[in-house]
Amino acid sequence: MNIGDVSQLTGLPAKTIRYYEDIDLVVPARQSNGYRDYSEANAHTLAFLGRARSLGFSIEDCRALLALWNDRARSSGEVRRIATDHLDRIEVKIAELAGMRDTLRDLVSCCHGDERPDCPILEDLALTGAPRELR
Amino acid sequence: MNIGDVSQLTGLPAKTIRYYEDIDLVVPARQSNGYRDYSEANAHTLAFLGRARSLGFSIEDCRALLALWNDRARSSGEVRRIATDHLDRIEVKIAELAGMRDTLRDLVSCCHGDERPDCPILEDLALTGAPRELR
DNA sequence: CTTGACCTTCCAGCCACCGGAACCCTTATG
DNA sequence: CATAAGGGTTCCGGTGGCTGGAAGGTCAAG
Repeated sequence: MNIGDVSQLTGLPAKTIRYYEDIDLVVPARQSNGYRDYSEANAHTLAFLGRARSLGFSIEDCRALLALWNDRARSSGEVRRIATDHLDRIEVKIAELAGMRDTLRDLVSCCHGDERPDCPILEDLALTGAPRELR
Repeated sequence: MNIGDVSQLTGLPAKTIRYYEDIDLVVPARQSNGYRDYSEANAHTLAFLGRARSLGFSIEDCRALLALWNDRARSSGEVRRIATDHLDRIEVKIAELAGMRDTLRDLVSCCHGDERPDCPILEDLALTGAPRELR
């Protein structure tokens, strides 16, 4: 399979697939003309990567998951640990963003948002969190 | 004020403050020995930046917000628009992450996570989203 | 024979910094 | 006065995960 075919098949951009070769994630054979030649197994691996990446796993997580996937003697516990660690990080991230969202919502709801220059959003940015010496 | 003082005052790392000079956000005067010399106004601006960045505004948003902050004839509507746009982006991001979290939670809860090799997480990564041709 | 759609490599850039090397300036102490 | 500690300076390179683009090779159709 050429890179275009496997790109079509997996939904991953060709650029991304080449990048995955660069970092030794999925290294295809080569045809006599120098074109990359992807096997079905390669395509499978790329689909796996696409799915894992879409769940937010880092490339290094993906590398570990791939290794476990190819290891018949793996323990599911190890997979689970990677997933729960990732889940924890996601939850932290969500909490951070939710904090920003709440603050921003407050600020936006306080701001009339018309032609006048007075603006609670800018006032908050200028004063909240600034040390006493600067107020 | 030296960079260390203003770093202390604003909580921003000196590296970050130098970076903000590099990209023309806050350009301090210089002392005769070449050291950066921050005014109170500079410190104020940096505190503003720190707060805006902590709310997730991009550097370019910050640049725009700073310009509005310094513009007595600004309309609060413009500020509000930047903030609501940013809020929208945050909400999209949260929704994406919440989707990942839900999927991951499902997967993790399905996986017994012991010494045995069979693992619903890997099975899902291998098959979900893979095109029919690859199953 | 040409066109156009592929494919190749390589280089640069994105964002918002951070780490570190190599060197200069200031102040305190022996 | 020498030195050491603790500032400061510039510059270079790296992070993650790609993406865009240039310059060129290959292949099937008309």
